[in-house]
Amino acid sequence: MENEKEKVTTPEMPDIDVLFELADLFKVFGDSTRLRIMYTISENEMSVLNIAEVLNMEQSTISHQLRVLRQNKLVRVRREGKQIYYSLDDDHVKRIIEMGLDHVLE
Amino acid sequence: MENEKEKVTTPEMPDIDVLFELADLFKVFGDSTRLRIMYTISENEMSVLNIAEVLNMEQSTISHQLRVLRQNKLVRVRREGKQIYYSLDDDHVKRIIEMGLDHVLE
DNA sequence: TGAACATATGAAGATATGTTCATATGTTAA
DNA sequence: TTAACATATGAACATATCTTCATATGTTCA
Repeated sequence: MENEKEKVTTPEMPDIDVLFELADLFKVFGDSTRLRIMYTISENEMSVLNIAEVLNMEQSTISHQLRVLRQNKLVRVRREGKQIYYSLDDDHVKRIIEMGLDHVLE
Repeated sequence: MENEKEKVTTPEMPDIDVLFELADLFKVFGDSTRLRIMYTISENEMSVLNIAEVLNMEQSTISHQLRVLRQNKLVRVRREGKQIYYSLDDDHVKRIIEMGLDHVLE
C-alpha cells in the first residue's frame, strides 16, 4: 500500500471512563428480556403490567428491567393515574438494535 | 409519501432465538476490555502480544477475549509465522460502536 | 530434533447479573 | 381514612462472566 501516512477514519480511543459507560450501555442491550421489552414498547407506550402480560413474565422482573432501561435513559416514563407508561426514548435506540440485527441476520 | 395502511416503522419482534443471538452480540460489546481491543485493531491489524502490550494487560486475557470476538465473527484473523494478527471484521462493527458512543456522549 | 517464542485453553476464584419472593411505596376512589 | 390496585425494591439464590495461573499447542530456526 502506498500512502501510508494518510489516516482514513482513525477513531481515537475514548477515555477509559467513556469506554466503561459505553460498555454499560451495550450491556443493557445484551439481555433478551430487555430487548423484548424494548420491542414491545417501541411503537406504543405501555404500562408495566401490560408489558408483563404481553411477555408473560412476572411484574417484578419487568419492573427491575425497566429500571435498568430508565437508568440508561433508554425509555420515557409517563404516569397516568395508577399506571406508569413506558415507551422507547428515541429512534436512536431502535437504530442500535437494527444495526445489531443486521449483523446477526447477515 | 402517501398513505396506504402503511405503518411507519413498525419493527416486528424477531423470533426468540434471534433475540437471544442479538443479546449475545450486544453482550460482546458490553465489556470495556473487548471495546478497547476493538478500538486497538480498528485501523491496523495487530498481533496478540502487541495488543496486550498496548493495553497493558495479560496475554491470556487478550487471547480469551479475542476468542469471544472470533466466535461472534467480529474480527479477522491472519497468521504470519509465529504471530497471529487480528483486525476488525468490517465497518459494521465500528458503526455499532459509534452509534453507542453517540448515545453515551449526547 | 530441541530451544525459544507466540498463542490458546482449562480450571479456579471473585464479581456481576437476572429472576423470584415478599413487601414497601404510591395512587385512586369510596 | 381504608381498600384495592399498580409499580418499585431489597434480599436471596442460581448462573454467567472476567481475570489469572499454569500449561498445552503451534511455529520457526539453529
